[in-house]
Amino acid sequence: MDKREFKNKAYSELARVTKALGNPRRMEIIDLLAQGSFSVERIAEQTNLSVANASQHLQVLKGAGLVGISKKGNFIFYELAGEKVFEAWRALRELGFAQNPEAGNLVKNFFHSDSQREPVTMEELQQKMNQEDIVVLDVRPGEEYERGHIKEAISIPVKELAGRLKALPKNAEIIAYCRGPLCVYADEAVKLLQEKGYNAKRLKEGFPDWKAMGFPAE
Amino acid sequence: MDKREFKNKAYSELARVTKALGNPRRMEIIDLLAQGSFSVERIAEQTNLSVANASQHLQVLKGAGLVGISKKGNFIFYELAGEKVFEAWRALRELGFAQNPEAGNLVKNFFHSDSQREPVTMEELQQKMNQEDIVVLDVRPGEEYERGHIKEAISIPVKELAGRLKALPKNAEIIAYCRGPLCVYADEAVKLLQEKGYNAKRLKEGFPDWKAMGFPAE
DNA sequence: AATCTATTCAATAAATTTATTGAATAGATT
DNA sequence: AATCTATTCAATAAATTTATTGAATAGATT
Repeated sequence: MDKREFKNKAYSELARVTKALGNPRRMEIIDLLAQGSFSVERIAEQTNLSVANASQHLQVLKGAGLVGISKKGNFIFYELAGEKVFEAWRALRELGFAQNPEAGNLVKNFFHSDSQREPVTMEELQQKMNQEDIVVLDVRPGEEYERGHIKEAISIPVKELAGRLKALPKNAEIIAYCRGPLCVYADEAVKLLQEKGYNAKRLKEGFPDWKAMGFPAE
Repeated sequence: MDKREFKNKAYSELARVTKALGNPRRMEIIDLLAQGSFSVERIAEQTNLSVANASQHLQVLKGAGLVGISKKGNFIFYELAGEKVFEAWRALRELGFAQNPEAGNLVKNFFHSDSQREPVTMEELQQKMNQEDIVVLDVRPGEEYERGHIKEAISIPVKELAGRLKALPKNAEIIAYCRGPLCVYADEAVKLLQEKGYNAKRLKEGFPDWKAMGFPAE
């Protein structure tokens, strides 16, 4: 093998893994799997893909060594192959926001963040938790909360929020969070809470980011 | 814009940047540009691409915001759009080596690293520099050395090494380095030096990695 | 003004990726 | 043993990516 053949093969092998990440559907799947393991059917449902199509994308991710499987009864659960996978997704997400302003604008506009709706950063939340009387609210589906959540957060899935408002105090500040910066649950929750007269804001990032940064989790 | 449309657009925008990175030729170009800026012709020559093909790949990288240009006389020089780009390439390289064992084996086998040829890590080199009497040898082309190099390293481009052996001491240990873990210059240099009876090893990573890790550079 | 030179553009064919459809499979459950 | 269920497979058409070729361009230099 000569030098050129070696380089072609080496860069091709490295690109294989990156190529597997470089697809919008697969990025969304990786982002979802950062919450924990999911069956093919749930992955398809959450990402609005057909089951066959989701399965095909999962094969690509598995072939690239980015996800692994575990079997429970009749179901196959897919999960990230390691922390490095989420870290790489996070790095690419941040690179994308940094180099491609359209990505950031899209998020800003969709979340119509006026001065009332500006999100709180992880550092700011950490400070508030130490200094003020706040409520940290996890609005993800209950099973995701149970797999891990921000320390002292309470769980009210966004779908149940309208019916469980009485559990929340009117006088304290409420910080809602969900899966990540592209997840809309927290934004929806804040909208509802503000309409009902609560003092609420959302965390910009999600639980996997919080955990990856080493902030206190349970 | 509904939730699904937003997600499709957001993940697509983020994937655009990753897609631009997820190609073997473009990864090689990014790796090269980590040494500094190069003209299209030099990039084509270094990567064994035709000039038109190299230009096309550079357009893709530029379109994704990963590289920028500066003009000098008749030439256009391409350069990385920021430190984040090299950091992302580094993260993807390490993810590739971690998740795809073939990539690592390829490098190991090509550099036929027997016990005599095991590379030195950056941390080991840093320690050796403090404790022992060693020579750090930069074997990249001279202009790349001049743009920046490991502190106290001397420059002998690998092409000139055979004719300049007398500049090196027979009694001290020599650590050669080059562009990165996929660059063969340092391996070639170590081979030659060992054949001529010198005590030589190569650094596993290259100068951009050394700099990114915050080790002393000039 | 004419020429040169580095780079990009445009057209094309081949290769690869993607989503869809319907069938196949493997492993429970009845 | 038959049935059910979650998932994968195989075939296909459409879309995208890639490398190649030769021409075009823009900005020096003569």
